[in-house]
Amino acid sequence: MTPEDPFCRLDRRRQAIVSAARKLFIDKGYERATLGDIVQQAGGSLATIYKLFGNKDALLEAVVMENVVSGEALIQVAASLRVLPGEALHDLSKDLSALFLDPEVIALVRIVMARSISDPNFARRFFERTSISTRNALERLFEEWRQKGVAMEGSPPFLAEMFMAPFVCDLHTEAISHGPGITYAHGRLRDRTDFFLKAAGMMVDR
Amino acid sequence: MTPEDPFCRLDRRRQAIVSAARKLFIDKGYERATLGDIVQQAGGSLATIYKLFGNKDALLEAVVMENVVSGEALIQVAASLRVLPGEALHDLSKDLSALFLDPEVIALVRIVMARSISDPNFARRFFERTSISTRNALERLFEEWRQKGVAMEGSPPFLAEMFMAPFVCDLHTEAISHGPGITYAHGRLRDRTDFFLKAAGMMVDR
DNA sequence: GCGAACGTGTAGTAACTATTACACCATTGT
DNA sequence: ACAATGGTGTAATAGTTACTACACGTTCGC
Repeated sequence: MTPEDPFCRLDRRRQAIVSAARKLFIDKGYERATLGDIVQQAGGSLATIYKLFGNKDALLEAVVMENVVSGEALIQVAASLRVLPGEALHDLSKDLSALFLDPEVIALVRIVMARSISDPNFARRFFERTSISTRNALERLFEEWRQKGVAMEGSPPFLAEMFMAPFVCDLHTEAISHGPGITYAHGRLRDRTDFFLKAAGMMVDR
Repeated sequence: MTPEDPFCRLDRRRQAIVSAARKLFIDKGYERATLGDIVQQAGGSLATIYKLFGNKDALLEAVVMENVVSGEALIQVAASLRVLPGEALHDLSKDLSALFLDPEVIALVRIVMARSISDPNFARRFFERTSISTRNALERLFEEWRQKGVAMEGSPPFLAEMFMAPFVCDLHTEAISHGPGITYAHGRLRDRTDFFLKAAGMMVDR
């Protein structure tokens, strides 16, 4: 029974610890989740945690940064599949909404915002790798379209901001009000995107 | 030296305690701010806190609910002062932005979101008295305008949501990234409102 | 099989915190 | 001035937690 890779044992342990820590941080918050809880859930030993991470803060850092997801990839995909900006944005809004409203993402945002009080830089790093990175990708997409001759009113940064605002707003609402506050009316995302397209002067047909 | 009212002494103490607690909760977060810190800052005695509030949770409740501010009043004022919806919304966006980006409000949101992990109902109550109450007032305003014959595309709830999204988004951004991330470009609020007016089909002139 | 590296389990420490109990002062109504 | 009410200061309790130290069992290369 040879291990799959040289880091097998230690790596599996690391995985189990991070996974248990994520679950407990999400359920109870950073401060109320104790290392004892984490050890109990992950199996293994407290000493291993200290050998791998050094302290509780670093464990949180590992948990959060390992689960950072940016919308950058989604934007590139949506842009390459669809030729018409309008259809690309409709697709994108579905994907972005699913990404931002994922319960695990929302729970992470709660934790990071709580932690931001005593560690602002940590929160800023998280925000830059998620929300800001997504917005920048969107900005580049609008710039690209503009150079291809697509008509639009407003600068790419402004448009990127306006397009993303409703999704960030949803995320914030879910995070603070602990859903199920958001009703998934079927045409909701479509209405939003149409609203955006009209204001941006990008509405083609219909 | 007769006191101003029968609750003078006790009430001044209450005021001092709530004020000190607010400052410390904002600076260090709920869990890391100790009752010892609060007593030291407020003066007085630990016993008084327990006589007045019973426990730490109730003290937080008092601090937060005493500082709840809804945008409802702003909306009524903006609506009554200006006849043209466009101008009313421009004014309103300035007021709403100032309200939502007040550093103390942002700090409170951080605390409430942190607490929402272990006490979801508390956070929901806060959110209903601030953001939802504001959105409802805006909804009523749009409904009123519609009945007066103002042209608009989209239902009042949808429009209220779209109008508020950028402000909630700003609040969220500031809360998690600990500003000064938001650059106050001078025409920013105006551009946003114009963007909204155009999409809603409420743009009159220009 | 063997020894060495490595993870595990346990126990312990030191610090901290919400909460309670109680003996002093100060203010107040009379 | 006087007692009574009520806030103050202090000390103690009981529980919790991050973190450390160490002896034991398990795994792995050879």
